[in-house]
Parts: sequence; structure tokens; C-alpha cells
Amino acid sequence: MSPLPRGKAPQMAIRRLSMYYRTLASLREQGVENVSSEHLSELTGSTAAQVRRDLAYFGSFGRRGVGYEVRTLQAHMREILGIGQGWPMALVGVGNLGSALLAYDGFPRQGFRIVEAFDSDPRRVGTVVRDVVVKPMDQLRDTIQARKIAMALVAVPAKAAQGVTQQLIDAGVRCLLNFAPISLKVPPDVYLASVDLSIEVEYLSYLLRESVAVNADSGPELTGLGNTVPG
Amino acid sequence: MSPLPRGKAPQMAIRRLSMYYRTLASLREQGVENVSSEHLSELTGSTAAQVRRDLAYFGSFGRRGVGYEVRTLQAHMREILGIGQGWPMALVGVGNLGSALLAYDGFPRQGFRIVEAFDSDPRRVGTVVRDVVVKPMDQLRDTIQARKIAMALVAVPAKAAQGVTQQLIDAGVRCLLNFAPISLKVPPDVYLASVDLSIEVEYLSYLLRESVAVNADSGPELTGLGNTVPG
DNA sequence: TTTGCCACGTGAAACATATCACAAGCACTT
DNA sequence: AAGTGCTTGTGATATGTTTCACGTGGCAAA
Repeated sequence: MSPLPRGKAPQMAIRRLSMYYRTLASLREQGVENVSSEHLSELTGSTAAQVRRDLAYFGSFGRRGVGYEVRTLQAHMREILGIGQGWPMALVGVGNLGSALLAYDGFPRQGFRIVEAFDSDPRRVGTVVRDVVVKPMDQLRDTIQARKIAMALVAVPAKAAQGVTQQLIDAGVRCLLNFAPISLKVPPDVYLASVDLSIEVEYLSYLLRESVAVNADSGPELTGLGNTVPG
Repeated sequence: MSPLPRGKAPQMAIRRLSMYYRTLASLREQGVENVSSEHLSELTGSTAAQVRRDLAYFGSFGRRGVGYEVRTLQAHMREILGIGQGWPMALVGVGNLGSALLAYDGFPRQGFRIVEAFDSDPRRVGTVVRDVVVKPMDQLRDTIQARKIAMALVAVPAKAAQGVTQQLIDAGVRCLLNFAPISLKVPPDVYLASVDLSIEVEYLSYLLRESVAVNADSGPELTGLGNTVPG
């Protein structure tokens, strides 16, 4: 079916696929049936060539002279990104940020659900947030193993993050999304992505300060986020 | 005051500077006075050469044969990143995520403070979160202009994000940190960074799915997508 | 002063990613 | 059946980033 050994895609290309996927979902809601790389690039802030190249890492999904069929392209994106496998996720740390993550409807909408939550604070243990019962840390290992959870969100204070990470890895978690402002150490076979709010704000601060200092309008900047470290 | 930029640094280099900065702060708390690029790289998950190159974009802050003095290097990072200028920030959208952002102590710790918050929901307007009074949207423009706020956090639903962004830009905001899962359009002189949780999770999902496919060595599997072996 | 070692700073090489530009293929018309 | 117009998919090219490797300056001890 597909010519297998396509080249490996850059990490940023994968992230752009997510955007394409969402945009396709939106187009489909609007009843749009076909889309060109040009059109898709306008909607996602990319370029037409970039869109085509990104897709080409995984196959050829369009028809020359016509464009891409929204429905099938979306299906391919879903397949590639593993959306729809419905990976269950665990959350550690049910503070302000953790609660916000539990309430974030973007996850279920993309097929990801937080099915377990853990916290070390006895006052939070036992509470129910969005249908999820907060469990104590000593149930983390057994619960995650029993439910075969492979992805976890770390939303604990920086000081606790490395320890929690180790517990999760010991329990069998393969993918971590870290929100603590610290650089976590993980073994090579564990995937790690980090969302670091301070870094983002400081990056903007840098741009702002630079533009003020230089005073010359040097560069338009459109940055995506983030930083990922494969083990 | 400003040590002129020597060359333009890659965006990722700036983000790494933030990590160096935090690591330096931590070292200083521990009483460490000097640090080598080697040591710093271990603590941040970078490489020694990378650390030196990143710093070299902005100057030469170390002493050959010795390393860097923690205190002065930290000061330089602070200067470069614009930390300590204490940029005031505005928040739009005081839902779950917005509330978490108001409570996030990483911002004030790095010298950034959310000093104004806005929401379109009348039930939220007037409430006080972390000493900040939530104001209605129609006060956004005047408030931001009066306080000369240049940075704003957008934590509203995707559908409202572009409109809010426009209001902020009209009010004079130069830097935006967007949390809505949508690709915002901004003029070239406005800086934009985005934190997109779905994209991060889907990236991990992609890695996970890929590693599973690779592991299943026999490889027929459902999809027949190209895969490459992780290093 | 000289010796020895150390770690920075940096040109150059290697690598990664993005952009260009066009042949190939499809739909539609004549 | 051939022509026209459009858009993909992809070599080739350009640009950007990371890594390598080593000259340079600096410290300490003899």
C-alpha cells in the first residue's frame, strides 16, 4: 500500500502535522471537501512547499492538479499521529495547572483522555475532578501497570518532578509531558516533551528587549513552541 | 547598558539561555561560584560545545582555563533575556487555564507579573484571583494603554482567540503568548509564541506509535507507514 | 620564569531543515 | 485525442544549526 521507507521527518514537521490535522477537522465541519497545499498553508501559517514536503515524509496523499481530499487526508494524519488509538493518560499533580489540564477539552477532542490522577497532598486525594478520582502516590505504580498507561503528564513543583518522573518510568510509562520548569533526565527509551511557560515568556521578553534596544524592525517572528528531547 | 548582539542567535539558543539562567540560579543557591560549560551542559541536558556557542552569540563571559563565574554569568543572562525589567503582563481568559496561569509562581519568580486580567463572562468579571481583579473586555483597550502593557497571555477558547488577539494588538500589545489551539495571524511587528498542548501530546503519540510499529519488527501492521529507527 | 594543564571561544565541517523550481499527472474542454 | 490549466511530489539548492577540533589565554605550582 504505502511505500515504506520514506525519510524520517523532522520533529517540527510532526508538530505541523498536528496543525494540519486540526485545520482539516475545521474544514470538514465547514463542509469543505478538497483543499490545496496553498490553501492549507494559508490556514496554518506555513508555506505551500512546506505543507507538501511535510506530507511527503509519510506518503502521497493528494492528486495532482486537484489537491487533497479533506476527509482522507485527515484520516491519514490521524493514523500517523496515533490519534484515535485513544491512548489513556495519567496526570501527576492536581494543583492549579493539573486541574486545568483535567478540564482541558482539547485532549478528549483529539482522542486523548486523562484516566488517572495522582497527588501527594492528602487533602486532594479522594477528590473528584472531571470524573477522575485523585489517588495517592502509593497507588501510582499498580494503577499505571494495571491499566497499561504509557503516557503521563507531570504537573508537580520543580523539586518533585524528577522523583515523580522516576516513579512513572518505573511503572512503565514510555512518554512524558513535563510542565515543571526543570530539565528532566530520562533514559533513552523514554520520550519526553516539555512545556515550559517561563521559557516562552522569557523568549518573548528577549525579542521585546532586543527590538527596543536595536530599534530597527529586524524580524517578524512566528514561533511555534517547544522543545522535545528524545531520551 | 546593552551589550550589542554579535550575531543573531537561533531561536532555540534563546530558549536554552532560559534554562541556563535557571540552572545558574540553582547553582548559586547551592553556593557554587564557578561552573564550566561541561558542568552546565550536564545540568541542562545540552552539550558543552552547545553551551559555549549559545553564550558566544552574545559575548564572552568566561575565563579560559577556569570557566564561568556563576554570579556574573547569571547577571548577563538576566540582561539578555530582559528579566528584571519586570515586564507587566495582561491575561485574557480567566477559565481553568487562565486561573492556573494567574497562580503560576514561575512568572513572578522570573520577574514577570500578570497585572491585569480580562474575561468576557459576566460571572467572572469582578472576581479577584491572586490579587488581580478580573475586568470586562470593554476595559481592555484603555487599561492596557494606560499601563503601557506590552505582553499578553491569550487563554481563551480557540474561536475567540483571533478576535482577542486583534483587540490586544490594537491596544498596543507587542508580544503574545497564545494558549489557544489555533494558529493566530499577527502583523510582522508583533511577536508571537504559542503553547499548544494538543500538539505536544500528539507529538508524543506519534513517537509512541512509531516505536511500537518499529518494535513489531515483523511489520505488516495496519498502516504500512514508513518508520525509522531511533538512534 | 617556566612548565603543565585546563576550558573557553571560534573557524570550519558536518548535519539538518526549508525553499525553489519544475516534470509528472489529473480533470476538463474542445 | 489532443490541448489547457492546475497542483502535486520531489530532485536540487539554499539556508540554518550543531558539532568538531584546536588555537588562545589563563591559573597554579615548582
